Amino acid sequence: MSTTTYSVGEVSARTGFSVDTLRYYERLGLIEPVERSVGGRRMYRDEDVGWLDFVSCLRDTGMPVERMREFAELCRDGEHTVPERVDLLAAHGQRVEAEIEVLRTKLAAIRHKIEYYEGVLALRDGQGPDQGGMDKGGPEAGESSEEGRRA
Amino acid sequence: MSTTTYSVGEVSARTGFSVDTLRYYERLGLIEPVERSVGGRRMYRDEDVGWLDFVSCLRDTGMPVERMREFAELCRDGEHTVPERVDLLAAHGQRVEAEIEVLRTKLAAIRHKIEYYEGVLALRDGQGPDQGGMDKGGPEAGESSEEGRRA
DNA sequence: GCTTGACCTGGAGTCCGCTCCAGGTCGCAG
DNA sequence: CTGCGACCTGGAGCGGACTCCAGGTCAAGC
Repeated sequence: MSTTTYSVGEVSARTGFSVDTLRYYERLGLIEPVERSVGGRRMYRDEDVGWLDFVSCLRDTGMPVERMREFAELCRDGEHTVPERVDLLAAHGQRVEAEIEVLRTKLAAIRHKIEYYEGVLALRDGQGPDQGGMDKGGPEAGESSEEGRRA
Repeated sequence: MSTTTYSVGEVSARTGFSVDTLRYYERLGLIEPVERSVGGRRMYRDEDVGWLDFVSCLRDTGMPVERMREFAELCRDGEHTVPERVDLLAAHGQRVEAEIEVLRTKLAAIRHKIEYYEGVLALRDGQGPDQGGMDKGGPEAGESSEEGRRA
């Protein structure tokens, strides 16, 4: 059995976490204390890297570090915490879904605005507007009044 | 013509921005200076509220305030900035799309983990696992080794 | 054996986006 | 005319998530 290990720099490169962040997470208890070499240097194992990959899922979906720490603690506390882990992850999943929905909705509004602007440009540049009245297409109030409304 | 106006408190209730945030945004130049009553109180108009609604689209999709300020400035600078506004919004839109993709992908990984845990529970509680081998379903390395691996 | 770059620690600093505060005004109800 | 709550200002403070720093250690190459 080889049990290769990785330095903090290598793990940083693999996971995308900065070296400082890796040490910071370890301090917080978000990662179990990593094994050390004789000289005191961190030696990450494949499981550590796997765990970090999952941590990146949590972080990148906006879980606060404190909750990540709680989750890590549950994992450390043994298999009897599995139901709590599921609850925690499921609750987080719901928040992420909600967040995605917000992004989709708001992104649609932004695209709507872009289209409005493109309509403005089309009218201005050539006199050939392919689309009629795209500036009145909904609750787009105060579109043209947003600039220079104060004389 | 009615031209109703709203106090900062009303606008806060309508837009979801806190009163402090509304004033903060105005200081930053993210909102054009709002008209004032004789006594110096802010009187928001419908256009202001409409603008704030759009600002909330930008904020809620993660645009930094500095970029929102830039956008506000472009809007103030007149119609000739429309192409730049489109660029700014389109670039932002792409980032948001990318963000949504990240969320979807990472959320899938989280769900995968939940399913793995549910498999663990099913095996433990009853002896009737409906699904076979869900703990080896992919690059899910170090699943069972993440806890108590250090004797 | 010496240099050099990656690593170590604890703690301070930074950045962002608000949020709160003190001390003062406004304006409507009673 | 007196409360009282909502409003005003400039500036300080806060919470989160890192990020940087000083001062020291380690190990591989020459």
